[in-house]
Amino acid sequence: MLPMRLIRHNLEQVKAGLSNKGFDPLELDRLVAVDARLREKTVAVERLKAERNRASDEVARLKREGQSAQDRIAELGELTGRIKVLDRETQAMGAELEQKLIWLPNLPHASTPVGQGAGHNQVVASWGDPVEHPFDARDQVELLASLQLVDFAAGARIAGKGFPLYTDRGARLERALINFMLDLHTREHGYTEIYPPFLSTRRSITTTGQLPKLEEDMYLTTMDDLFLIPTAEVPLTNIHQESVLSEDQLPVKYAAFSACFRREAGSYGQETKGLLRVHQFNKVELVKFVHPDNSYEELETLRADAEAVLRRLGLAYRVVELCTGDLSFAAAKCYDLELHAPVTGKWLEVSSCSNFEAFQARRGRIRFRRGDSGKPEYVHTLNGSGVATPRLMVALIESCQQADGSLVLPEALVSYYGAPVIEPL
RNA sequence: GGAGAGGUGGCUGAGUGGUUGAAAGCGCCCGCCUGCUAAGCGGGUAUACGGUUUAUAGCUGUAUCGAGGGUUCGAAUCCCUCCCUCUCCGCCA
Repeated sequence: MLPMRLIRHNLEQVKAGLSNKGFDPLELDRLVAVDARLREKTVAVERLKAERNRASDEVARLKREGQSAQDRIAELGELTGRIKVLDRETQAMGAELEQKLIWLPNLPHASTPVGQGAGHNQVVASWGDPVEHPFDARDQVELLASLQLVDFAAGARIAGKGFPLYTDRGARLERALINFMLDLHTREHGYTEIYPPFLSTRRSITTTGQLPKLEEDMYLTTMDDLFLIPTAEVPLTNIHQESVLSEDQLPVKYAAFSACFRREAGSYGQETKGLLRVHQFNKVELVKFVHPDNSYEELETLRADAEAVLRRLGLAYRVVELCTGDLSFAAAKCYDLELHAPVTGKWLEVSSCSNFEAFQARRGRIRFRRGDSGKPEYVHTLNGSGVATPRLMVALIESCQQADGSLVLPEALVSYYGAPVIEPL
């Protein structure tokens, strides 16, 4: 959510920023018009209310002094009626304004490159050498099947296409990845471990910005009006919903494992092969609540924390800085980490590290107080995947496969998996 | 799911239709006093939005006692619905 005051006073800048994000700037004119009418009307109602309050005190005084207040009371009845009518009108206008505001995306940061879509994203860093197998290597689909790591048919029988069922060594490898990542972030990067609810209210999902825009991309339990979380960002960010943190506890850093649920409507073909795009997947998520003065430095360390996972596993990756047109609704700046999948032949997005500045904080009323005396201000929130497992597993198994069909695991995973090699069957 | 109790400012806690935005205490801030410390004395101490202003401060208006609605000239106070916490019961991995 952007503050109305900012829009009022810097209309042209806001228009420019939002249109870079693909938002229709004309909508802002409509918004400003509603705002102006609302304020005009509010002034009128509040004037009447002031009058009522004064007269009401007068009634109280007369009664205390034992005098008759019948005349004043009759007048007030009429005044109250007018206030009620106007109140309803301002309430309706207020709701209309709120609706419009909640649909406005965040402004991109000045450093975010301007561009219209994924084609304008910029590769800003890369690490490791992409693996080139000197033998006839198998792709993820073949490996998952031949080593019996995932039973897609069983998953589909249970829940439908896109719900992978990890079996035996695959299940163990999945758990090893999760534990490895959680330990790395909590022991070495200073994050506090959280195990959150996997369902979430409309309110909480509106804070993080997936609502109202992405309602149809999520699973909804209609009996309770709860959504299955598309990412642990939702519960983690809402831990401090409606609260005021103290300056010296910043930055607050949380890491959580969760399953994530996404309907992924409209996906098809190559995109959805194997583990590339699924409806339920596991992810370790990192969320930070930081001081607004240094949130961009915090974004860099967040990105480094996510990169550490990939480096520790020895997997080649690149860092992509998203352009304005590809930025998500709530983000001001975002880096994607993409792993190299040598056989599938693609760079696979396994992490997004974003700075939301005060956008989510405003929606969720997440604030802090500068020193003791200052007024509460909004914190900046950041989050990054650290990282999502399905594509990590794709890049990992394609990279570490041997000519004999076995997988030789990276050193960092051996103790978590309990063996250095996954042998062919 | 059923029954009961409760939800008031940073905290504890009074209040029960009208000078209550809210007593009192604690905490915190400023000042005074005092070899130091402690104590004591005086004053101050919520948030949001709007008007005024170039803007802030200031002044001023409105709203806010879990949330929403209702009764009333007037609601923290009465009524209804919902949410949350606690206790007991039921069900359950």
